[in-house]
Amino acid sequence: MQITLKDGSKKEYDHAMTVLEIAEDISSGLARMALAGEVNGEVVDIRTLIETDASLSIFTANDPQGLRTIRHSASHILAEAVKRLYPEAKLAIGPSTDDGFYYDIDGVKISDEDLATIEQEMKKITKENAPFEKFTKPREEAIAYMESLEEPYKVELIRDLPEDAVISFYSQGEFVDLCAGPHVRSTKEVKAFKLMSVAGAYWRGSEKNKMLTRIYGTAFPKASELEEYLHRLEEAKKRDHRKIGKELGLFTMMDEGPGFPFFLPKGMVLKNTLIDYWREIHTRDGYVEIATPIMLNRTLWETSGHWDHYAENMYTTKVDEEDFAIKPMNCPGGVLVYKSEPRSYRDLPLRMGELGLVHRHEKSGALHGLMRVRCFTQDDAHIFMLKEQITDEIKGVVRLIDEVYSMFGFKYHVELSTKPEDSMGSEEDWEVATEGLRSALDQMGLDYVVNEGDGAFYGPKIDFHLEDTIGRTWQCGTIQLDFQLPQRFEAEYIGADGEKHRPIMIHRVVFGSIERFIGILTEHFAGKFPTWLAPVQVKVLPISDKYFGYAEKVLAELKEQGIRAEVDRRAEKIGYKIREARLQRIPYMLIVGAKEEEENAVSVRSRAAGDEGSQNLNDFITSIKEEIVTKAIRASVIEEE
RNA sequence: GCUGAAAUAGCUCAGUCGGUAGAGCACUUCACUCGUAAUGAAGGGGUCGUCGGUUCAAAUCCGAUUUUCAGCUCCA
Repeated sequence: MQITLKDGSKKEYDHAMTVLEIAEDISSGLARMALAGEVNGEVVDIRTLIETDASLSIFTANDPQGLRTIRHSASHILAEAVKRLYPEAKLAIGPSTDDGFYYDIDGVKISDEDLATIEQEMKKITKENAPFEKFTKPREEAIAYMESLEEPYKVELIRDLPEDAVISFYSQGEFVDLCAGPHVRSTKEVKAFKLMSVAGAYWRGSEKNKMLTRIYGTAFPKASELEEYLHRLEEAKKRDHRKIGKELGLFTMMDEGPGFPFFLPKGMVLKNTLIDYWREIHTRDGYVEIATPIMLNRTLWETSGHWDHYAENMYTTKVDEEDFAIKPMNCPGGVLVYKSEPRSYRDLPLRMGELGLVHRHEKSGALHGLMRVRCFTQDDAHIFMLKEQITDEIKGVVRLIDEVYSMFGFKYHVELSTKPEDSMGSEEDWEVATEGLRSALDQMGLDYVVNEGDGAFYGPKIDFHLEDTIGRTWQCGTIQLDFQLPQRFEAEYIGADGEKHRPIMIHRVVFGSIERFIGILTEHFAGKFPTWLAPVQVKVLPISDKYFGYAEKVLAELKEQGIRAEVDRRAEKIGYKIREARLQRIPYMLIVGAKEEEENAVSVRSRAAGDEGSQNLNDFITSIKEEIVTKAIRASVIEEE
């Protein structure tokens, strides 16, 4: 047989060999490091026997597949430790994840304090150095086997496999688990691991099912890598927008309104500055702006379909015996504005923006700082257009979103979400709409993943996802194509033929929700907002109260030039004032004393570069204004504390 | 909503066996008038999330409830 390796080289063998044996043939070093293989594109255990011609890759801990193997084995060790300590535990599933592994368990009460004990038991198991061994059974025998071990979840998993499936198991010592593999050679190879947390998780991911106990852990090839990972997590926590939002006085949450953020003065500056920028680019791109009421009557929401499809999330109230709902979306109001006067095909595309405050009753457990709230401002816009304008309009929006995200230096990924189970409209409309979005993405050459069944109830969507500080992704921008609302509201335009036609509608947001976007911004910049966005751009720090007069003069000139500035008038030493201003992440400190007053100068200390020395005040104003106008991002050259 | 955990001064947190509350920072006042990450001293500030129970006595034990956190589910 002929084996083709990763690098294209070929090896010939006259008998069947395992992946490990081939690794040994290549080099003893590789054999020592080998954790998993990939035969003809399928990830396999290193003990897998190869009998015919095949392409082969061998993975070590340096490959993602190798790391996953270690973590998967770690999850089995976790399961064994749990079974030793809690023999009544029933095992569900235990896969590896992007940054660790978990095991779902039923029938036990395990809390955070128990993790240390379980971890100790795991250490013992790794010391025992039990080899992982694979064996298989036909389906019926496998079911009987798992029934004999009293593992009902495993029985259910096997029952879902096809009749003729050969079921594989892995054992390590006395412990056996249903598993497709691959695994490392023996428990000793799982060296650096840590149990992270315990949480609930639904069996098979459905809230209709029982909630199991999930133990999360992580594992790495080396202890130093584990340490580094834990350190990174600690660092990431410092960037959490909830922590920084509190420290910088951006926003706050109150018991009186769970999920309804209060914006504090500094947060409001940030929000308004983002909005100013938003208006600037939307005016440039030919949008007009409207505002529609926050509350509209039931008839409207019945027409739009929200009353039937979004009832759980709407806040409703009665006024003069009539049902009203606080808007969870801006679109119906937007359509009413469209309909408020006759429209001609010459008016299209009509791009109508609205900074709409929407309220949605999100489940209590879903709330998360500014990322997931119950009321938020969408930087919405509805574009009404002709069929032949669809692709250009979508491309225009994609470009706009990319422009904004790129300016902040965000990495994002794109998803195309298709028809969900609960939806309205015909199959054909969904087909056309989905293809419209798909072709725009394809034409622009954008990478995207398809998210089946994740569309809005009225149409498919393109979603733009941004990452927070610990790698969780949040949907921000979205473009949704909608054939339904124009029909339901009988929106029309007069065509060139003098007849009435139905326009097509796009819903789109760039920031998504301004609240969420501020959360992402805060974590991305760790509170060190670019100068144009910083709530306080300059802090004037007089050396002592003798220079308060000059400090006030500097402040007045800065304000005159539209720069957001403050003076620290406290009777404190300069080092103390600098420390405070730094903690507030203020981009520029201007230190003023006798020398500066004499020369009409300021000593500049920047967040990005530290002490920059003395400068003429006018020169400083010119350069900071330049930085603000160009929305520049100055990278920090100073070591972080 | 579900599972688990937490809630003590404006903030970060300590408070052991149930005996009536403590630190640092912040704030106020006074002194210092200062040159690039914390000057010193004094002072004010708490129904220990809320409601109920056990007890001679509850921040502490028990129950309910609210909010927050982690994860699941759901979403911008």
